[in-house]
Amino acid sequence: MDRKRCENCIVRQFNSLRAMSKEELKKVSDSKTMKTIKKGQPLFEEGEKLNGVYCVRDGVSKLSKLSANGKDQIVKLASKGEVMGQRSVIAEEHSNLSAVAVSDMEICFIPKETINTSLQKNPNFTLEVLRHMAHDLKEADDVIVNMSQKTVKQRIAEAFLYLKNNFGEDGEGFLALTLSREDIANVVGTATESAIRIISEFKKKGLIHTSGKRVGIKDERKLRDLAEGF
Amino acid sequence: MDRKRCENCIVRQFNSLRAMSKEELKKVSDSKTMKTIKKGQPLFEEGEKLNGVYCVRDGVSKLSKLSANGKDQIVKLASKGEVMGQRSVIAEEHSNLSAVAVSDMEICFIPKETINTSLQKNPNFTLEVLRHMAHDLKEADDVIVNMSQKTVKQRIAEAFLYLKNNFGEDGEGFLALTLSREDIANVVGTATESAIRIISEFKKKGLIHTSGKRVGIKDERKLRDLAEGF
DNA sequence: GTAATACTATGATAATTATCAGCTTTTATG
DNA sequence: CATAAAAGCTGATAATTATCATAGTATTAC
Repeated sequence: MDRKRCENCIVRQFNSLRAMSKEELKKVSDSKTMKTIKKGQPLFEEGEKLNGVYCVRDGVSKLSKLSANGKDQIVKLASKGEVMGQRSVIAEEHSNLSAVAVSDMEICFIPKETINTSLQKNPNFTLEVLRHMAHDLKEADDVIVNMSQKTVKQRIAEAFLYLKNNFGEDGEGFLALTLSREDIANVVGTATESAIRIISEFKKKGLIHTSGKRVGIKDERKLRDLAEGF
Repeated sequence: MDRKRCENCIVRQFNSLRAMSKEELKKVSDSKTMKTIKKGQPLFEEGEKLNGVYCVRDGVSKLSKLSANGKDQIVKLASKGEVMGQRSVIAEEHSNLSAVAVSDMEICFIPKETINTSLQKNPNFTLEVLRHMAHDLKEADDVIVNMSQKTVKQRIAEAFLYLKNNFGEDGEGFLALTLSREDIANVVGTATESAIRIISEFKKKGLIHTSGKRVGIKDERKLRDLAEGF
């Protein structure tokens, strides 16, 4: 079995492509191109016109937006199974986000023509994409509330919990996805120094342990309480 | 011509309903119920299960979410032509937001069965809803960046510009939509006192003029520069 | 292996924002 | 129209966060 064919790809189970028919998947598979992206390399830039969507087979990408003050705000981390760029393709707009690999990645690029054909012909697929986007929108609402109502300390605690829940831990009890301090700061929307300071504080209080840039969660309960505001 | 029929409703031009066929619109019109909502009254609450969507014929509603610290965060202001609750209906989830009228409103309630039927049968409609949601998602991304990267002063300046652009001014040069100071604070995610203080400062600097709770923009250029960080 | 470079860390200080308290004005209600 | 209630305003102060400076530490490239 050719695992490089979309029909056989496990990753597909996690995204809207599962609503496609066998024939559609074959078309997708024939039109797609696979790429490997090294950590730190860009997939696409803010303002760029996307000619298709990117499906993540492996690795993680950060989706960020440059703010007026020159700082990047990371809006989302996309990992295995997630599709990037669909918003721009659907709305026929330039991308509002940049995508950069935060770990080595394997991705499939699917040209927009293939996607658009299915969007027009397969209502199930369209509905599935719509449901996904509805979910993303809800998550975005939650992020807005967190960003505007929680302190930096709470947001960092939450970020660590998020990383554990979504990417898990390695054999040594560290978070499987290691972000630079700067990236962590850009996720929670604060200055890098402030993030570092709070991470040091968490370490002193025994909430986390660190080794180099790696971070592990030590006291999940307390971290959660902190994130919730107790 | 019966203006209360969806087929003849002008408002429809602004939302996804324009992708519906004549027959579909008739069904919508037959199944819908019209309501008037007084300023301050709720349309629906966070956590409530929505049995349909709300189409705004007139007036404005705030969509907000209660944060852990007991403050409301206003995520969106919905006015003429906008549809509320579609996210919940599509994802078949309870609402993540509360809706409260900030001015007297006229709305139409469309039961979810009617919407779902069209979603399954009319790909054009589904695609149109999808495009709308893609747009909302982009706006949400922008809000996230603003919330996390801009100062309260910048966010308040931006809020006033937003209010002018989206709701216009009355005959006397005040913003047509008057929000309480508390609501303004909840839009930009700050303490009410902080919002009031900054509004006073804007007034002193000649950027705005006020009369009671009404606010008018005096120097749009400077306000814009401030919002952009100059 | 070592120099160059990027990342992490911490202190000192300034700026921003929240909180609490008290007061004034506006709005709603009988 | 009087009075209660709600909303708006301001000062003092505390807490949070950003900024600048500087030094240590890890990574990378030659």
